[in-house]
Amino acid sequence: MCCLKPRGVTYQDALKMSSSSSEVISADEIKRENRGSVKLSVLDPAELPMENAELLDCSPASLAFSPEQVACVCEALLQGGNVERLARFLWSLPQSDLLRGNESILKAQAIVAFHQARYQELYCILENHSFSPSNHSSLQDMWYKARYIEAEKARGRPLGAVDKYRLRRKYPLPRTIWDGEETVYCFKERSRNALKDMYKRNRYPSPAEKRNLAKMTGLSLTQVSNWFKNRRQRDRNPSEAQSKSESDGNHSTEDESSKGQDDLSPRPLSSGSSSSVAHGTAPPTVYSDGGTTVIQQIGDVKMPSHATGGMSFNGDLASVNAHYINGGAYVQSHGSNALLNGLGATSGHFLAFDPQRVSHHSQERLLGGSSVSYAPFSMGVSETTSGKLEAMQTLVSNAEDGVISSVVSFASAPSTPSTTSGGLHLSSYSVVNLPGSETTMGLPPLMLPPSSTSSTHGSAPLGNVVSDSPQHSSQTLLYTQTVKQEPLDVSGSYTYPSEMSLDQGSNLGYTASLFLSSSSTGGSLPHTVTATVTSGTEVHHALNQAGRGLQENSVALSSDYRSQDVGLPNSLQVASRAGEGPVRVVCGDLDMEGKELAKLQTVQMDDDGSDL
DNA sequence: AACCATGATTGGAC
DNA sequence: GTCCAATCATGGTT
Repeated sequence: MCCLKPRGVTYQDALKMSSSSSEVISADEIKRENRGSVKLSVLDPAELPMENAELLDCSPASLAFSPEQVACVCEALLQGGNVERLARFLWSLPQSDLLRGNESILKAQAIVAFHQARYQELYCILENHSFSPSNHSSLQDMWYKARYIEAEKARGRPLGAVDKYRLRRKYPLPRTIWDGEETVYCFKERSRNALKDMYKRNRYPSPAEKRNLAKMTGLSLTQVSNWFKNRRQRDRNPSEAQSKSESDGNHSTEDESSKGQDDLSPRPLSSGSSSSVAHGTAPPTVYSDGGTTVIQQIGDVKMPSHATGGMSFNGDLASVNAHYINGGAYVQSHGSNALLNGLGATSGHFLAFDPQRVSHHSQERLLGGSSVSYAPFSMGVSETTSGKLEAMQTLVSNAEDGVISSVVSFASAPSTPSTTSGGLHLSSYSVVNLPGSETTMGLPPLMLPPSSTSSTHGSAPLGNVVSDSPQHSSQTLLYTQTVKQEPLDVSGSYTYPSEMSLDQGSNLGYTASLFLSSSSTGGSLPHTVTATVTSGTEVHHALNQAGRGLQENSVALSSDYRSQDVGLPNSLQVASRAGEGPVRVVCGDLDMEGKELAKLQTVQMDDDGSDL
């Protein structure tokens, strides 16, 4: 009925909305702060004062983000939880991007619409585009939530459970965000039928049968066991079991308590009146697998980040401080093309960084051409005003544990512009030390408190190949036991612009997007990609999955933290649960002049982590 | 609010 | 470890 009007808001509108701009600083300002070395490019026009002609000239289209990149940015911003920035980013996109129907963009649009109370637009988006199952849960919740809010507004009082129930009946989920399967008490109709069928044939299935059933239904073994147990019981004493719509009965064998260990935790009923907005509220699945602890994000549920020490995966989009200084990096590989990209935003500015145009060789020079300028990871520079920031990507491998990962280190360098040329020349990286901190190397423990994660940082040629320290082993199960060491290509670096201002008191935001393409991973994407962002001695963790939930082959990470609490983000570590193919993370040169310099630089590692 | 339906848990027996 | 009875907890419905 309604049509999607992705661009239904004008730039002026956007400006209005976003320009509570005590935070907005002008492009000129930024230029000055960069000593003119970096031409500011603004990805988000809404971020800038209108009078800045550059703003409007800077057609986002000129940024020529690939759909993948746009989607990944959306994901990153979604995960960062900053709806305002997401909204601004969407507004900055050319219509062609928005109309492409990319799911991440659509989801982002939906979330923005929801948070801006444009419910009709939200409904339109949800009704008219099919979403992947991984997004269903959150979108369903959003659907209902919007209905509730509208009804509450209309009647001027909070809704009761029954009211919500009626609304759910009145506004059934569109099939675009629902698989059509009735779900009652977390059990899908399909699962129930399978259980019933089996029950008819055999009230006491063998463990193997139960296992099989669990597999078929997607339920845990315990749930299957409980189901049979209850069924038998309720069949047995219909009187006691007052209800027995279908007469369930006893159960066969129950595995112990059903909590926890199920590999597949039943998802909350989508129609559940008590369900909360899913994005952000659902915890990651944590399961143990033969001694390996895996924290897995199902779908694109946002991870509660603070629990693990910093990464802001808080999905509560509404609650996120919108004033981060934000930076990010992309590592993208397209065949032989690799990019290291970054997004930076200071004080609410969303600065675009086009990796293909930015080179570490010329970080001090202006970007040529149309667009983009860049202040990647500009945050925190204030802490090291004299130094340059340098991004390094190094390799980290843990042969013992079969772990291999790449590390992209962003560290403050003493001063010299880096002239590194990437992975094959890691030795040319400057050794960098953050004041009062060490650059992290190796794989920081997944759940380790930040303070315990610092490690050494060296400039040895390929010297950043290290192993997990033993004391971390208990904390790095994901890495150490589920990550398979595979050949890994890593390379690339760039230098930070030297002097970006930073409000020390403001929140820092960090957004990193990692692209893994199948071509860069040997044809298959790793199931799980883990990334750790290190800032000073703080370690911020982010987990994500590639190939599921997010863009098909991208991962997006973000975090936010207080600048006074945490130093510069100086490393981004990427580990992949490979197994399906070599994990090959590549990033290319960055040409601040805007030259296409995405030449591939790779480092091949053999199994023991040594340079090939 | 009351009732129904059903998955999960507990404690005991084997 | 499996089974059972009893019970709890909670979502769904009237």
